[in-house]
Amino acid sequence: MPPPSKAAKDTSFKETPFAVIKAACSNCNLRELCLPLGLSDDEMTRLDSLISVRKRIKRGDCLYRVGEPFEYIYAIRSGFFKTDVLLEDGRDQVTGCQMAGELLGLDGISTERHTCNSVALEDSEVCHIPFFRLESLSREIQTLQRHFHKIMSREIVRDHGVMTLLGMMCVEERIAAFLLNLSQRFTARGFSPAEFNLRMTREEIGSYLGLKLETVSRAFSRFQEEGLIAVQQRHIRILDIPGLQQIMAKRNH
Amino acid sequence: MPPPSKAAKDTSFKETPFAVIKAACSNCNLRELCLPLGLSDDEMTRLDSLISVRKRIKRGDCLYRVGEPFEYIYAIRSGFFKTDVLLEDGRDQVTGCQMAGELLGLDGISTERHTCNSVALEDSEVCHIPFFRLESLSREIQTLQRHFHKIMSREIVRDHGVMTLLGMMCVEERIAAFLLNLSQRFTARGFSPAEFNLRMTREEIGSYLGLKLETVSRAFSRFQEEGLIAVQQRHIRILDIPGLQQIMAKRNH
DNA sequence: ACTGTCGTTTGACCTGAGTCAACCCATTAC
DNA sequence: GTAATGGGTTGACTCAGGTCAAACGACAGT
Repeated sequence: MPPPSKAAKDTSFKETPFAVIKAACSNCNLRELCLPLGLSDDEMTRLDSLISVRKRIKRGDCLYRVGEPFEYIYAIRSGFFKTDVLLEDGRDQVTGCQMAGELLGLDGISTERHTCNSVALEDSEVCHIPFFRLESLSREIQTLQRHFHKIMSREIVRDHGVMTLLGMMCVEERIAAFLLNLSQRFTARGFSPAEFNLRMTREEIGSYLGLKLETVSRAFSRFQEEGLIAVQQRHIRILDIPGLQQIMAKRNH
Repeated sequence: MPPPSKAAKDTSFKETPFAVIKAACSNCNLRELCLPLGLSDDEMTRLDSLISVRKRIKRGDCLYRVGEPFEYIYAIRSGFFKTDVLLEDGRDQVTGCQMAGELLGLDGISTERHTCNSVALEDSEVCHIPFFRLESLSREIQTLQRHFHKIMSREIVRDHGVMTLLGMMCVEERIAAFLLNLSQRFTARGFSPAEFNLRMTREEIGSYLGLKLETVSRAFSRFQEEGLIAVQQRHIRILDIPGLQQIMAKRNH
């Protein structure tokens, strides 16, 4: 049971101890990656009091869709998501992939409607953070405000990275950048930097990187031949991290 | 002279009436596009008190560069900017172009260092907004906080749009999207939707849209032949807005 | 008016990634 | 077990956009 908090309102009188997952930043092992970074115990308890719901999302289900009214931002407790935008003609662009400890829904703040779809790539759990209450609280807790701003800014910087990738990198560079980026993020979460599961199909990876699935598949095969990686379906083992880094560094032509 | 305000500190005792441009949101004709949107007179005066400097930047000069410590965000008073990222090998990607009333520097919040270069495409004027004081003030003024969050989120949404463009649009679609986007932003500033000056070279446009300058040039020529636009150097007249919109709508293959 | 510079246009050719199609392999349903 | 389904791989061919090269036009300095 979560510890009682002076700030917690009893909005959940119908809850029973085991019917609902009570979210609590204070005992979440992602707190150093996620929103509560740098908060004192007391401040974290106040943040806890906002986050009334933690929900399970099944693989393939949407957390939110384009056009839906914006109310929450979401912290990924566990699992893996992608965001995408669809054009009328059926083409779609994966605009991001998010893992545990990252926030979803920031796109909705601007117009108070979501501007992309967020799809779970595996069974996942997300904490619902009522945005307008988060704003209030971040008016009171400077550390929280600062960190939230940093998270938004980081998202902008990340997007610039993807733009660079899409705008001027060739197939090999895109795939290398993608793998290294995942590797790094898995490392930050205490997983192996060299061995992980791509949660996306070749088609989704392609859509994210501005490539067709066949091109992604060929690139994986080539990297495998060259001894850079070992692929088996979505399971990837990176055999030569410096090798991948070199692909990005040297412009060979 | 700016009106006296209970919140305004006298940090400017050495000023003379005409030696320094005193920035003042309250009498700026961009206030409905820019940061102060929605503020009361009193609140706007408090925002004014932060913005001590307005500076001129000459065409071609940098407002900030990659790696420089982050301290201010900048509001464009007049003029036109681009942001870009350089790779070691000399390739560069234009990650955005900004016009009057838009904010620059949001990328720096994340690591407290700038992550891109910001270059004036014409002689420009920018207001310097000390970011950490802006954060303080937005803890006091809810409207300001909300609007600042919306601006950051809008940037994220805009970036997603560029990703879509780079990831899955063909030359014609990219150029049409680019022109329509400019047209719309000029309209919002009270200029003609149909006639304006591209401030960028073909190369810069190409870099922004993930194309080579020759490709941009050819696309302009084709659009001109088809009667969609009239180009003369960087001066553009859009002759057929619906025509351009159709290019984006219909996927012809 | 003359020269140099820098951006732009246009043509001819090339190539990297897309397209299309066949086939393979895993997983699930029966 | 067998069949069906949905990824994934691989090959042959195509083509959109890049590359290279030449020429042109606009503007600044003399």
